[in-house]
Formats: sequence, C-alpha cells, structure tokens
Amino acid sequence: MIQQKDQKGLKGFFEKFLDKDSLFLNKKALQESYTPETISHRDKEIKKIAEVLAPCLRNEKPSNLFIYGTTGTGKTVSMKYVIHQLMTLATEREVPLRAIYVNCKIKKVADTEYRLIAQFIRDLGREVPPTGLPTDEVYNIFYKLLDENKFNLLIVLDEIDYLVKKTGDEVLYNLTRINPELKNSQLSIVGISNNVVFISSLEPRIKSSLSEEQILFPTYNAIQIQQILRDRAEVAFKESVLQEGVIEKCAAYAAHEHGDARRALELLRVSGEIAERTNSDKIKLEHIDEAEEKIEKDRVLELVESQPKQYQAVLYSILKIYSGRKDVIFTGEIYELYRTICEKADLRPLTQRRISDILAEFDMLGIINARLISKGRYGRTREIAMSVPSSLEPKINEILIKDLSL
DNA sequence: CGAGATTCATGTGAAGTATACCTTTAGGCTTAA
DNA sequence: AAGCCTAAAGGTATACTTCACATGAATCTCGTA
Repeated sequence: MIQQKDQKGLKGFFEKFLDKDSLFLNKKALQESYTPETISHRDKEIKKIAEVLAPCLRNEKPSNLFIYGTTGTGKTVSMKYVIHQLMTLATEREVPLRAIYVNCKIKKVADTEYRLIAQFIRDLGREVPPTGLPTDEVYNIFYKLLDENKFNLLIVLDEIDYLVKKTGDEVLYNLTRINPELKNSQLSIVGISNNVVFISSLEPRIKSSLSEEQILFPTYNAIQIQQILRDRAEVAFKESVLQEGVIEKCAAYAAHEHGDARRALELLRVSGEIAERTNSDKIKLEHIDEAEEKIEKDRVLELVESQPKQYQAVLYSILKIYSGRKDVIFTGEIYELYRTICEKADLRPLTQRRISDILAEFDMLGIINARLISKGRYGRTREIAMSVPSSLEPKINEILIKDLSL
C-alpha cells in the first residue's frame, strides 16, 4: 500500500521502473498460453498426432483421437502446436479446415452439454443465448452451421474427463454420431485427459468411436524438464540472469511432482518476477523457494475468491472447525455450523443434499480432502480435512470474512 | 462366541420446483396509401 | 392494410430441493457350544 507521503515519489518510481533493465526478454515464453517453435522430447507424439490428423488437409475425415497422460506432460501444447501448423498450411493451401479448442474444466463455459455445443457455435462465429433454447435446437444450429458451409471441423476437448463426470457421456455419443447426418462437412474429435483410466470407464460404443487412435504421453524425467526449461529460458530471459543451478532446481521441484513441466515453467517465471521485484540482477535459488510458495498461495486464494457465496460459506465452516481442531471433520458438523453462518451472512441455507455435492466439488478442486468412511454403528459420512498449507488459512479466513461480510 | 440382524448418519439417484432466460404469437398502435 | 412494437404465453436449462433408497461397519441379538 502506498502511503500519502510516498505519492509524490510515484512518478519517480514508475520512471525508475521503466529505466531499470528487465530480466525478461520475452516473458510470454514462460506463460501457459505460449506455444513454442519446437517442442522438445515430444517428437514421437507430435508426429503421431500429425499422422492421425493429416487427412483433414486432403479434405478427408481423420480418425478420432484420444490423448492421455498426467498433468504437465505436454498434451495441450503439443496438440495446440499441431493445430497451429495444420491451420497455417490449410490457410496457405486454402483447405477448408477449422479447429475448435475447448477446455471442459472451465466452469460456466463448457461444463454442460448445452454450454459445450453453444461454445462450439460461438467459436464458429454465431451467437447463441446462454440458456432458454432447447438443447436439441442448439444441436440443430450446430448442424446447420456445419452443413451450410463445406469444411472439416476439428474439435479438441481438453480435460474431457471432467465433462463426462459432470454430464455423462451422452454428449460424446451425440458428437460421434453427427457425421453420417452431415452432407457437406465432417467432424473429428480429439479428446485430451489427465486421467489414464478414463477411457475404460466409457460405454463401449463411445469408447471405440472416440479412441480410434490413442496416444499416451509419458512423463518427463528431470533431465528432459531441464532441457525444456533451458529452451524456454533462452527465449524468455536476457543473457546470464540465471544463477547457476536455478534450472536444475526448478526441474527437481517439478520432477518431484511426477514430471509436471507446466509447473516447472511456472516456477521459473514466478521466480523471475520475484527476482525482478526485489531488484535482484540475477535469479537466485532462494527466489525459487519463494516462487513455490507464491504459486500455491495465489492458486488457492484465487480459487477461494472466485467461489460463489454459498460455496464460500461452506468453506468457511470447514475452515473454522478445522483450524480450531486439526483433525478430520464430518459432514454433519459442517452442515450445522454452515446453517448458523448462513444466518449471520444473510444467506438462504441450502439443503444438506446440496452441501454434499458442494463438498464433493471442493474435493475435486483439491481444497479439501474428503474420504468416504463408515463409522459402523455411528453411520456413514465423509471424513474431511483441509488440504491447503496451514500457513494460508489466516489469509483464506480473511477473504471469506470479507466476502461474506461477517 | 459368532453369524446375522440392526442401526446410524449420510451418500446418492431420480424426480420435482423456482428462476432466469429464450422464442413465438397475438393484440394494439402507428403509418402510409 | 401493412408494419412495427410490446406483452403474454409457452418452452428450456440450471441450480437447487424433496423424496426415497443405498451403504457398510460397529453394535446388538440370540442360538449354540
């Protein structure tokens, strides 16, 4: 917070900020949205994707494709990379090809059947209302859009397991069955999932249709991550701003988390930001530790802040009980406290049924750790514990109190 | 003592409801001929 | 008479509620050793 007396110096501060040499050359290279020129250690996978999808350049329908592997193994980047190349070539050669990338995990965008199809339509350049239309009607608009113009459509469904978990596999069934109805265009689906066993949980007919081709992305080892980091760092940072061992340490942290390259890159970026902010002329090892903390903190706090009020009230009850007694909690206790909190926060309390679902969602988000247990004679319940670092609890508490105006 | 039966506290699926939003339709008003 | 606007009617998706049944191990019950 900048105090009154400092305000005169604000201009000076900005000037100094501008004059100061940035450690970064091109920070974008470390951001998640960045698609690098070349992707290391994924040649085989990328080639395979390309092989599967190539027919669409000849206006033939490529096989549906299913890609799986744990987080941060480069599934999304590789896919985006191939799409990018395909699209460039397609425009060059005037091949009628379009690609839609959707992340099904994003709430309120693509987490129901209706919203998913609506999102496709929007991506194809037509507006549809957020609700109110029959789902059939939305499908019809989609068909028509496809049939009006002749082109090949490539749909990439990232985190497809979330979609199925929430809405069932009917969507996939409908999508895989669209093709025979289309006269002009063709539709291919690429599903991406972190969950390795996901595909086997599908109904056989959908399973076979979706996974005409499958590609597994193996995890990176520490050496590979190091190289990925070096490649990106070269683009992102100015020369010799990295202290000896920084790359190795980032890689080690990430390898710890089963080879998650995304985390490693984020770690490196945030370390750079911290170094810059503290006026260090180099990124040092201790910046990484700080970054590690900051990332987790930001992730959790942002998540907490973005939750709807009801969800926050539930979380507040959990936090309140949990921080008073560092032990597992049961659903009943939470619900009881939740009701009194609703009263204080001027909220209409939801039913226990609903709270049960909300708790399950928190579990999925990784804010809490819930386990279904039976206490025999004393019933059955979820055994719940907070799963965020306890150092964050006061901060979360603060946010919740503010948001719920308690 | 041990095999079933019982029990508790809540999970969970299905169906129903409230709300917000959409399109269609019918009526009323305006306008131009 | 045609055209335009508005409000009501009729329909949907979504978030939530209600209802009813499922769960599963600690505990109880009761026949048997």
